[in-house]
Amino acid sequence: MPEHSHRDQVDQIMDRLVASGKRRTMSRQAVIKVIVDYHGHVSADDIATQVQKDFPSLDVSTVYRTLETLRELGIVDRVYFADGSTVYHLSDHKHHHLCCERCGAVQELPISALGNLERFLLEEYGFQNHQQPLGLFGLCASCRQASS
Amino acid sequence: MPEHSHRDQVDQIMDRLVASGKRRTMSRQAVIKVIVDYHGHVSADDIATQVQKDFPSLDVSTVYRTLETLRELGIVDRVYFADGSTVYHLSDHKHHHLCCERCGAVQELPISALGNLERFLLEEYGFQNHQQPLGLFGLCASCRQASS
DNA sequence: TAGCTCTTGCCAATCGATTGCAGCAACCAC
DNA sequence: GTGGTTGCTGCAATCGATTGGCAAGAGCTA
Repeated sequence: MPEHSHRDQVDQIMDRLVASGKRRTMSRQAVIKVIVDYHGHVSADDIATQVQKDFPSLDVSTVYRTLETLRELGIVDRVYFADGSTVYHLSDHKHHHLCCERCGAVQELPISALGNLERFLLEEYGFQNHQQPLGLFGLCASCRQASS
Repeated sequence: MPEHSHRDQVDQIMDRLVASGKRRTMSRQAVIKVIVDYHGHVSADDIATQVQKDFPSLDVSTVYRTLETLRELGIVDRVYFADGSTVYHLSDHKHHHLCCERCGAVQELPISALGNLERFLLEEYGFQNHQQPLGLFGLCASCRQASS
């Protein structure tokens, strides 16, 4: 994905912040840029490390506060993985994660892919599952072949 | 479930500990009793609070160390829920959890119930999912009816 | 520009979880 | 039993992740 479209996306998000009464700051811009650039999922610490290459004085607490603001506005989601780690990603890029325990690769899975699961839970258990991103752990295709 | 069968189960687990070279102690007995009594899932803090009613001096660190021992022996599983909390339960009672965000009720779901999901991931993505207990969040049947 | 208020950097506090250590207790051998 | 070895435990310190307080600084409006 070309760089300028990322920039556009960052600007769009900044505009949404401003529209909701927040201020346009360098710190927020930098944090959002990292989230957009990674495209997938990042930890708060990943963001801090990355941002501090350009803004060494930017504190982790600012990262957390920005993430909280973005979460309140529904711009990013926080996901707790099944291995205990916590990651963030853009809400409009909602997806499940297939995490390989051996090589660490993370494959994305569209939320819609588990539509059958939603229906099953609703019909059999009356349970309306939230479309919350899941972090599923196991063996990816290549590691599975390599181990067999 | 009658109390004496819980006692039996606690004794069985203690026997397994002893058989693997561990010592038979009151602390471990008490921690195991809580896990068995709850039948479902408990947090480390739940266990500590419960155990300390009988053994006020028993420390959380002992709870964690006991849980770690039980985990090494494959007697209990640790599960990270999608809301970030961590719970433990007996391995022979492995199951998914349907957690209601409104009333807090937790419904159990047999691991086998998601067999289709496993197959789907394997066939479509080549991903071999571990049968890891999931904590799914949403609305339970009664809260869903009440809100409609 | 003045001035209000939100943000931020810095730092301490918190929270869940873990670890080092010294004393105690379980188990084994006699 | 009794003594000795070694594992367990309580306590306090620690660690990583996250949050809160506060004063200085920066963004926005008039």
